[in-house]
Amino acid sequence: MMSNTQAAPTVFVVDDDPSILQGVARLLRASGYEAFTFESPIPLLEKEQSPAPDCIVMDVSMPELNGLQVQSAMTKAGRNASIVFMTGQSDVPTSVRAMKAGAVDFLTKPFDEETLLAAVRTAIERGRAIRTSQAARASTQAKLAALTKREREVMRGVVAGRLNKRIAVELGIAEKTVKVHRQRVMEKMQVETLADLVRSAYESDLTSA
Amino acid sequence: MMSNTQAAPTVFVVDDDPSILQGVARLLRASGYEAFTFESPIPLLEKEQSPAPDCIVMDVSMPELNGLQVQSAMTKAGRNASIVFMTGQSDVPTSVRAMKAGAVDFLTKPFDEETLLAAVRTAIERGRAIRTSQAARASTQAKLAALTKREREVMRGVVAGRLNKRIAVELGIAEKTVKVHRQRVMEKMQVETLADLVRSAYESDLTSA
DNA sequence: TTAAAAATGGGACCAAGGTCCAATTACGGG
DNA sequence: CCCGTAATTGGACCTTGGTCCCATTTTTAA
Repeated sequence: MMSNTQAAPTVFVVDDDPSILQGVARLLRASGYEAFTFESPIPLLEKEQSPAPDCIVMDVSMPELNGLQVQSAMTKAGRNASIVFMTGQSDVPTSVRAMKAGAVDFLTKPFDEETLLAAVRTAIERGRAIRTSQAARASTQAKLAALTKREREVMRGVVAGRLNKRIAVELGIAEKTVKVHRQRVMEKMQVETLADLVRSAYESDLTSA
Repeated sequence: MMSNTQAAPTVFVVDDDPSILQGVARLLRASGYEAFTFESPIPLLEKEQSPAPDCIVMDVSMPELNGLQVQSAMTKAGRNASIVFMTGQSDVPTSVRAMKAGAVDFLTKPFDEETLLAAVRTAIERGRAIRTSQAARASTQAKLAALTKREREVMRGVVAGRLNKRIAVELGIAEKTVKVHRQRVMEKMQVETLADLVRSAYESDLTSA
């Protein structure tokens, strides 16, 4: 599970200036990345592309939509990409806003190639890590949603470490019934051991919910 | 446990310009914070003050040591404070570096009062959250350190959800012995249930270590 | 070298969780 | 009114973990 041929990381390059766009793309390809170029950010916001990039390298100031707007739009859409901004003449407030919104880096032109590559490397690492844990959480959430109300109540008790007996009292049902629910919870959550169930619950939000 | 009289949050204000220093401090006090003023960052770096602040509001450019240096020094010393930077004439690279290093905000003068207060509020929230989880982790780590090597090995197996029987085989010892170690682990980790033990292990690094 | 700590194990026994059989009740749609 | 799903419960039985009392060997630190 989760093993593939470790394909080259995908990077989207977005800049309204064709020369920079191509230049950056060329550099990235030479460094072993799969680079896609966009002269406008609009296509990025339309629908879900199947291949979400591992990183986006984007100019801040673009005619139709500036980089920050693209960033916030993607965030709002739940598509959280690792973004490295590039900018010609920039101001501090803009860079701060970008960083607060989760940008990986904010490079002021001119910057040397190694600086860009380092930022991209960081972005890819972060992006992959986030996407991985996010996928795990989504998976757990989906399983959790498949539980019936009663099963969720029982699971809460189990994860809290309470004995079947006590859970039964708290829910006003027989201990036997708790056992049945408990077993079904294990099945539906696709875990073999209690330890795994606790981990699952922990990486979602059952504890607080 | 963990209930106190929710004292006023403590804020350290650091600026070599006395007028700004006092002005900011006055504003913070008027907003209900406990503000301490520092004309030099040096005292902040000496030894561990008992009362770590909930937030530090600091100028970037100061004669002896600039704000970023103070930030990195504190980080290196393990004293991770929530820092809000202020700056007169600033450049983008500096702000980006500060944000990447974990600053909560980076305000360019002049800024209005509400902006500063909002940043401080955010910083305090973040600082408290971080310090809380950090304290929990440290506590768990300490307990973990009190385990013997064998106990740690057994704990690893238990947390991984393996049966005593199997743990015994893997360690080449009798199941009875595993039980003994397991019991001692529960005592030393100060948990009552397996669920709690798994949580403890999870919030430290036993899983990977 | 000697005392303390750690690791090892045996036997007995109980309680809790897991499993396999089966069945009844309640509810919302067709 | 019938059907499927969810919720409920019983009984028998086994496995596993937890607990008590006990003892030996090895390691470690004073």
